[in-house]
Amino acid sequence: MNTKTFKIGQLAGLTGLSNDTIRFYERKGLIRASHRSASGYRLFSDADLSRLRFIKRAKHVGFTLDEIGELLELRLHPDAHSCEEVKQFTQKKIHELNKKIDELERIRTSLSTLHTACCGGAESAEYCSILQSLESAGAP
Amino acid sequence: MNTKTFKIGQLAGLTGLSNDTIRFYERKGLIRASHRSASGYRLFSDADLSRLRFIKRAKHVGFTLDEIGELLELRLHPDAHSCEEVKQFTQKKIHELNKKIDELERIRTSLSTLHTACCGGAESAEYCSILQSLESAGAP
DNA sequence: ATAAACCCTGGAGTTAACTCCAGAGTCAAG
DNA sequence: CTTGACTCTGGAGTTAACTCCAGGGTTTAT
Repeated sequence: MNTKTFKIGQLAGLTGLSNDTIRFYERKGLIRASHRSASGYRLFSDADLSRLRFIKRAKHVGFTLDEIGELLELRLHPDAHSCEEVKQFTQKKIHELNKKIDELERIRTSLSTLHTACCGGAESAEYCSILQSLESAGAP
Repeated sequence: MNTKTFKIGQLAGLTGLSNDTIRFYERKGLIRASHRSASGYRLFSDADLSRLRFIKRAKHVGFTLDEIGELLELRLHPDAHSCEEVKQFTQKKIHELNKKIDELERIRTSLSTLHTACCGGAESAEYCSILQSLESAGAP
């Protein structure tokens, strides 16, 4: 099946993180190497690879490592109590994500306005900074 | 017209930033107080307010202060040379924004899967972590 | 006219997230 | 069996982005 193992350097190559960063994430508890070789080398699995890629994506969009840790810890035990907690937590996070997406879209709209409306037609001096674009898009 | 002026503390109240943070942004060149009062107090305008709100939004979605500085400096001079540069720059940034939006949507999809598919029906143990959700959504 | 609540500057301190290093062991190729 | 490219640990150093003084003026409300 799909059960490769990687040493730390290979994983670094695949993720674009450094060996040190991976070890740092391990210390923070975000990952832990599935196994160690006889000589003490960390050995990682595909699951660790996905995990690191997830961390990278989440960091890129502004989550802190602590927040990412919370997301990664999410695991439903099929017991009604913790299940309800997890549902509330995910609901809250989904709400935050929607807000972030809105913010990005607002910025994108401003940039698009700038991109298309400037230096093009007759009105080339009209929307000439991102802030003016934002205002024209109606900032709250 | 719309030409209020604010002292630093008022602006802090309106933006949710601290006085220190605003002064810090000034040192970094992200804003500068429109004027100073006779006694040296910073006096800000509505434009400064929008600017700070923009900074806050952009920071929340993972831009560094340096990147935000670049965005805020964008200004089209109606001269063909710089105009072309700005168009290229905005194009690049729009591309980055799209990537970020995708990343957020991927994470949101995973969380939604977790939220709706778990502890609900017969399959309550099937998608029980965000990583499994991600995998089921087909990570690249 | 005086206290309470502001504001100023310059610089030191803090936190998150790396990044680098020394000193030492391991492994693969020739 | 040695050389070069890995890996390990523990700890120190760095950068970005604040945050917090101290010591001193200013404004406002009573």
